[in-house]
Formats: sequence, structure tokens, C-alpha cells
Amino acid sequence: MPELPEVETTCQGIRSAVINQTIREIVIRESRLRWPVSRALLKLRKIQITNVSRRAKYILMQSTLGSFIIHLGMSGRLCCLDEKIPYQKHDHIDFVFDNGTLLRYTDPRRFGAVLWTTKDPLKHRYLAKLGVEPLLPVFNAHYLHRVTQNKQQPIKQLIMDQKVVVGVGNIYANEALYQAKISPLRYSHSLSLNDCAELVRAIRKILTAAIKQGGTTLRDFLSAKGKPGYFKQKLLVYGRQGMACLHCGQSLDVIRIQQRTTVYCSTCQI
DNA sequence: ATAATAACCTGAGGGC
DNA sequence: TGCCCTCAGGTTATTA
Repeated sequence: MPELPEVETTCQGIRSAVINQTIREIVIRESRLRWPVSRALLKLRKIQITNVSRRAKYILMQSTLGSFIIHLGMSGRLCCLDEKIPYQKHDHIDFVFDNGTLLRYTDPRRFGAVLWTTKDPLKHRYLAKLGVEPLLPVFNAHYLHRVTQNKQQPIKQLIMDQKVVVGVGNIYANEALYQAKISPLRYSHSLSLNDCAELVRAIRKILTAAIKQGGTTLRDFLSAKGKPGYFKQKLLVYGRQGMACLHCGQSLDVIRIQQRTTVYCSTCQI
């Protein structure tokens, strides 16, 4: 499900509800996520949440003793609820707070993760090698141009590579390439500096706009407050295969790149 | 080292 | 109704 805008929306949604709260207990109903959930969580009590932030598609929830590292995978969700709300199927983990609220982690496909570390979470093995944040100045035309050189792979694959730039998933990769008028099939090394400038601009624009709309809800994404994202209405290519390109009117093509559905206009995107 | 693909899961929707 | 197939906001591990 979640790409950067959905993770950011989730992060902002839980922040005020959990910061300064003290954990009464953590309930694990299902520990078989992407990586087994550590039983050490069961012993974590009376610790206070001090900060909530995002790195790539990971949510970092820091406490007085260490940090929770949460990834939503394809179908994960975090919701702030009253502790009396009964759990349902796929509600795998509850963080129960002293004030009677809880943070509930739900994930039907179990591709997500809930990790715990007492060290610097940014140095964790799964976070240490991540690429640059797309909304920071370090992600610019020169950076992208540099990393595209010597890359013998389609540009769509490259911008979805979390070691290059983080947060861009399948939806926003399709949208950004459409807006930048660059074919998803172009070999990375064929991009000019100007192409890279356009692509950087498009990625920034699409992610910022999506965050503003609370992300994209295709089927099951909900914010921490249970609201869907409204960016789906703004999607220009994703899910529109066979329909008319809103720029030239030609039917949008659909192909697969790295097992991911790719929609583009073969007339507008060169 | 780099690039393609297989694997991890559940659920929804379409065709027959 | 049911069965079989394909597809889905991601990432890692394995293979060539």
C-alpha cells in the first residue's frame, strides 16, 4: 500500500496522539510479520514515547528506552483507537497507553514489520543503506544524473530503488514519469541532466501534492484517524490503462517492468 | 558487482 | 455457489 505520502500521513496522524504517552503494555497477537516480532516488546512497560518521525517508508517511534521501527509493507496500517475497541482479524499488535488509548498495527498480508532497537534507528541494518530523501535538497538533478550513469536498467526501476531515492513506489513512479514526459523504459544512463531536472521536479511535486491530500487510497489505506486519502482522484496514469491520455488523447499503454504494472503514454513519454 | 526473478502473504474480483 | 486465475501502495534473498 503505502508509499512516502501514505507513510507521512500515518506518521503525522499518530504523532500528537502518542507523543508523551506512556506504554502500559504491548500486545502481540501475531508475530509472523516480515521479520518475527521480538518478544522483548512484551517486557516494555512504563516507557514514554518521545518522538515520531519518518525515514523513507519507515516510521520511527522513539521512546525513553529505544526506538520502534515500523514498516507498513503493502497492506499495513496504524490506527489510534480507544482501548475498548475490540480487535479484528489481522490486528496483530497493540501499543496500549496509560491514558486508555492504543496504537493498533493491522496488516493482512504481513509484509510489514515492527522492530525494536536500543541503538540509533538510522544505523539499523535495514535503514543504514537507504538512499536520499526525495523532499530534501540533496535530491537534485546533479545527484540523479550522477547515479543514473552506468545504470543499465529502466529509469522507472531506478527511481523505485530505495538505495537511490526513498519513498517512491509504483504509483508515484508512474505518475512522476508521466509528468516529466519520460518513458519508464528509458535506460537510466540515457537521461540528460535536463531530463533528471524534470524528473526530480516531478517526483517532488507529486509527493508533496499527495501528502497534502492525505495520500492515495486504492482499496484499504486509511490514516491513523481512519480517513482515506484523496489523491486517487488526481492520478493521471495509474489505473487508467486503455483510457485516453489527458494530454494527447491516445490510449494509455500498460506493460510490466520488474513485475510491476506500468502505465504510460507512448506518445507523450519519450 | 550488477541485474533479473522468486519469495514472502491474504483478499478481491473476474471468468467459467 | 465454487474453483481457478490474476492482481495488489514493498522489500529481501537467491540466482545468473
